[in-house]
Amino acid sequence: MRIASWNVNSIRARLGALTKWLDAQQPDVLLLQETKVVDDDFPREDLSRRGYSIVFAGQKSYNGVAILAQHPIRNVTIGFHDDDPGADKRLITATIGDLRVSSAYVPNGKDITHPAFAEKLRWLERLREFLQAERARHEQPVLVGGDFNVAHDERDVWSPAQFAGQLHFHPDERARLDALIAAGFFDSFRRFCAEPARYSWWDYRGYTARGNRGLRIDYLFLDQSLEERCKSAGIDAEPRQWDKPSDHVPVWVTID
DNA sequence: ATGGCACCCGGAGGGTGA
Repeated sequence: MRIASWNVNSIRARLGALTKWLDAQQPDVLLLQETKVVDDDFPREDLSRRGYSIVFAGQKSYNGVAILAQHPIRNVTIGFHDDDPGADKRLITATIGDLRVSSAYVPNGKDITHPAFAEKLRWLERLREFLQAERARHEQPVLVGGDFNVAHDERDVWSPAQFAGQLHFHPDERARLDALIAAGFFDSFRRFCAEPARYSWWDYRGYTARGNRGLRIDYLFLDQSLEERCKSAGIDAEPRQWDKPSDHVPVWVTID
């Protein structure tokens, strides 16, 4: 089973790139973030005719998450268990096969001095609590993929000196990823690759002129019980070179 | 040193992203 996660930065603007990538890669499961579309306008036909079942939770203009699968999707949960009705659509969870999978879009935090930064930290804590609760509620091992908007260590930022203490690399954010790992979820990519400069996001501004100035902020964290079944993981940087690209690329994992 | 692009909505240009 191959599972991927991709922040597409608008599913409508990215429909060409998304379907091109799906046709080439045909993952069993794809977790999407930043669909930026209300549910009534979600382009379900373009995906369902490729054999994918789809569940999604969207809102106008911002955020929005989805799960595509070539297998039946059951027990869908939107958001956290204690969300307010008007909460941002940043999380969707479902059971596929013998896995409990979540697609997560972590708030970016705007700036470390902005109130949104504290909300980002709180959201990351709530995500960990949610995943632990899901682990207790369901018999299936839990997997979460998404745009975490946090680079975990020095290998994951193009300039550790420039990013030190800044948004996306602040110690308080990195500590939230440490807490997720301490709770028993491992960074699947790092199980197979220790190299620096393997990024999942590059800024639109000056992309071609800048060289490989990116961040690794997209992850697939797997319950530790999946360690032996997890056979490979990677980042597919190619779609960043396509026309009209997302600023993020797909990250993926295979599980026996 | 700074900002640089892309997307949203709405029908101009400001908000947001990372």
